[in-house]
Amino acid sequence: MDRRQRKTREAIFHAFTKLLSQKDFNQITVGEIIEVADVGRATFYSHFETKDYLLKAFCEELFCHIFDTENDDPHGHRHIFDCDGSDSVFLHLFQHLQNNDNNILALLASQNNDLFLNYFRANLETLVESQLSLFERPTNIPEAFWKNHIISTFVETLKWWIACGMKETPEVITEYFFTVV
Amino acid sequence: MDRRQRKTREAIFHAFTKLLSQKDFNQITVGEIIEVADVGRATFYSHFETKDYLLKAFCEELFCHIFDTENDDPHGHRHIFDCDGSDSVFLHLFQHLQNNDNNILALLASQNNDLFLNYFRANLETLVESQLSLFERPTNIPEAFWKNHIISTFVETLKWWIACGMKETPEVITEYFFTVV
DNA sequence: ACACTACCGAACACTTCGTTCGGTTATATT
DNA sequence: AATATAACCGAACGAAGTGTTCGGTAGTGT
Repeated sequence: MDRRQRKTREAIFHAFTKLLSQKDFNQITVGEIIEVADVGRATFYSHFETKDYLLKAFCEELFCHIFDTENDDPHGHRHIFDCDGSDSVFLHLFQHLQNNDNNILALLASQNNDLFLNYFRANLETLVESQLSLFERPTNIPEAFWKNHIISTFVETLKWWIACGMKETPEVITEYFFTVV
Repeated sequence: MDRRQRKTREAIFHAFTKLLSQKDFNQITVGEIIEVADVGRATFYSHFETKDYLLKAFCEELFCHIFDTENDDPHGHRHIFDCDGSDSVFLHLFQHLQNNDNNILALLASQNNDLFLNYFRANLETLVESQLSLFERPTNIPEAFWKNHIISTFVETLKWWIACGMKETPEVITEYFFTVV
């Protein structure tokens, strides 16, 4: 990929991230993004069809990082699926999120973030499916409902944690999460 | 209140309801509302500061109906809090919602409805608080987290129900709800 | 009958969006 | 080093939506 393309794309992502930490997605205008990114208007639209597609591309890169199923992690992170015995991928996830990579917390806490939440839930789904055996499903409810409930509970737990200022440790939050599901 | 005011307000609410059944809140423009309501532009803005305030007023009337704590119900509904013994206010609520009064289901199912969901949750909070004794709180989690979890689970159960086409009866959904909390 | 006030509707300034186009500059290739 | 290519710039544009203003009209309550 052309170096200019890369630079432009990164500048836009960077500006987008910065703006997301300041205001809600819906309040951000394309004009602001290109101003902060210092990029021409036409250039922005040659990279992203609309602002929604920018969010989509942003989420894909973000979740690719967080939920990465590849093994070649250059940053020395333990892979999210590399959990030994009693360890939990959910604990890993809470720990990872606590670092607030790419201002993901701002996105989670903001209003009018349905689009983002949908992407987040879609990525969570794969994770939860692989961990379904951890949870004992009551026999009188369907599996689809059960899976949805686990995903919802994780997201709502995370939102509650953020809304309360993340005072609890990831370990405690993980305990809360497992207690209610 | 002036009859004209009442008529205008109702016309706007009615148009808003109709449009909500057709598209998401954010897709609806003021221009469409006043066209369907057959009302002048200035008139709309003399009633509602912005479209968001219209939603707010709309929600207040809607939830006042659903969560009404008054005793003088002219429609012959049993009051939502009038439950005998094993009966549940949550079952009542599911039943009530199934009737889709004022297209509340469209609002719940639509995207970008954070504003609406916030109002809905705020109203649910009072209800849940009055019913907290029904749920056995695990001792290792804080009450605030527990309450939030119950509210979230109710909302997510409702959303799942709607998303799946509401095939289950309110009784079954109520059973699902109580099973997971 | 009267004063009041809600309504109309056209026009306005303003913001944002997404596109177009001619000109400029960086990049990869030979 | 020369060249073709493709990305970038930036100004301008039309379209759509927002919220306001204002003079004129007509329904309402007393």
